[in-house]
Amino acid sequence: MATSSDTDSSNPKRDQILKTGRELFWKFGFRRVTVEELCREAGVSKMTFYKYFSDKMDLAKTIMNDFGEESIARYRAIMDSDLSYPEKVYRLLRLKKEQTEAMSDEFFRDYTSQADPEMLEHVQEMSAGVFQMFMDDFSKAQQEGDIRKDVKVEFILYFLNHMMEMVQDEKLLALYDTPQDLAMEFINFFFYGLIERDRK
Amino acid sequence: MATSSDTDSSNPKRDQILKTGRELFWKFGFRRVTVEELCREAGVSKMTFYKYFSDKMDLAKTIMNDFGEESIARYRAIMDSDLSYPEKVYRLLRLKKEQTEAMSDEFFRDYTSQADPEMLEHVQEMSAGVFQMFMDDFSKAQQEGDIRKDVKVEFILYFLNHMMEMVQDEKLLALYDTPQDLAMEFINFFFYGLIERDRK
DNA sequence: GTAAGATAATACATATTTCGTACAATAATA
DNA sequence: TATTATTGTACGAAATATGTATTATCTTAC
Repeated sequence: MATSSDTDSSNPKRDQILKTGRELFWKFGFRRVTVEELCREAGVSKMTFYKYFSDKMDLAKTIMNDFGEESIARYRAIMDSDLSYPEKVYRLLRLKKEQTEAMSDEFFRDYTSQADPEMLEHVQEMSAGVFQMFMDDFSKAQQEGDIRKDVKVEFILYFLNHMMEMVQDEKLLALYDTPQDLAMEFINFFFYGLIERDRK
Repeated sequence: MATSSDTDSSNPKRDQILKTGRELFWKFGFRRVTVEELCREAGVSKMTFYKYFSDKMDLAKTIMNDFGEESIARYRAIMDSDLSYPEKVYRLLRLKKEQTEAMSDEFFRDYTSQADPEMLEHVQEMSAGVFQMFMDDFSKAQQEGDIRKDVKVEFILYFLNHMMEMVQDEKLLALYDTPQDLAMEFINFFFYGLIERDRK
């Protein structure tokens, strides 16, 4: 797993390439962005690019990796905090929204279709890791009485995954004065249908 | 000006190509989209594509042209309606927002950098036409007392062009509970700072 | 059913783009 | 000043896109 992200000795040029790569890949996907264009946007010569990254895919791997690690860190930061469980879930939602907005489907699709098997495996390992963390946190929350004992974890995952889509559903939105109202409706539903009854 | 938009005999395949072209060009710009990919997405063979359009640029021209004509038609529909002047301006704003959201900068940049001079001229003529219409409508509104006599048309144009950016300004947004509040603030400012005093 | 026209699938030669590297010139740095 | 990092340009090789030709398949009106 020798991607260029291992050595993070802050390097302005390399950082600039990473930053530009994120922006362009996020926006247009992997295959639609050329190395030349990326260098132009980053204000960096092609030689410098190939100095820090072996090729375009290497950059993509680094970006994916950084993104994954950052996501995990932020997830852990929320779950390990002293916040109430409802507040934690709320922040997870915001985190998810922020991230799915940032990362384009395009990039992920291009990436998974062109990355080598080794790296795909790594991404899947990270995903599996997050899933396991979520499961553990969920069990803990059940044991501590934050969540009803008879709720399936799959249901929660499904609900979280779809909540952001639902709150953007046109027909639903039409029923509320503002998008915020609908979001609030969902969050209330989520908690007051879920939280242990004898809790405040 | 023999683009393929002249003959609009409804043709499902051709329409499908136009629709897909709009989607992909809007999203990724002109040069990032290939004919092959476009055909794939439209569910159409390459032969069919080249039957209806001489090449990719021809499709882009048609899309641009349709977009321009549709914009002009919608502008006229608003201005020629019996709505109050404030209501007209409000609808123009919404129209502008809708359209700038739909049309990506990418497409416009790619287009203007690669389209032939003849077509560029055509786009500019359309723009000029809209500008002239706006000027005429503005004069009319001044004569009819909807707008103060001492306001420069350039100011209005500038203000309208920047209003949508301003209502999305982070720092401004931070001052209001909801984005809607800020938008309302702007619209109120626009009208009550502009409308003839002796009008209701 | 069948003939005619439209569309798809495939293959292909050509043109264009992109990639990755080499090398000389320039800027930054210690 | 010596050294290192970076740029700009050029370039061949590889990959990709273009536009056309051909043949097969699908529609549909008769």
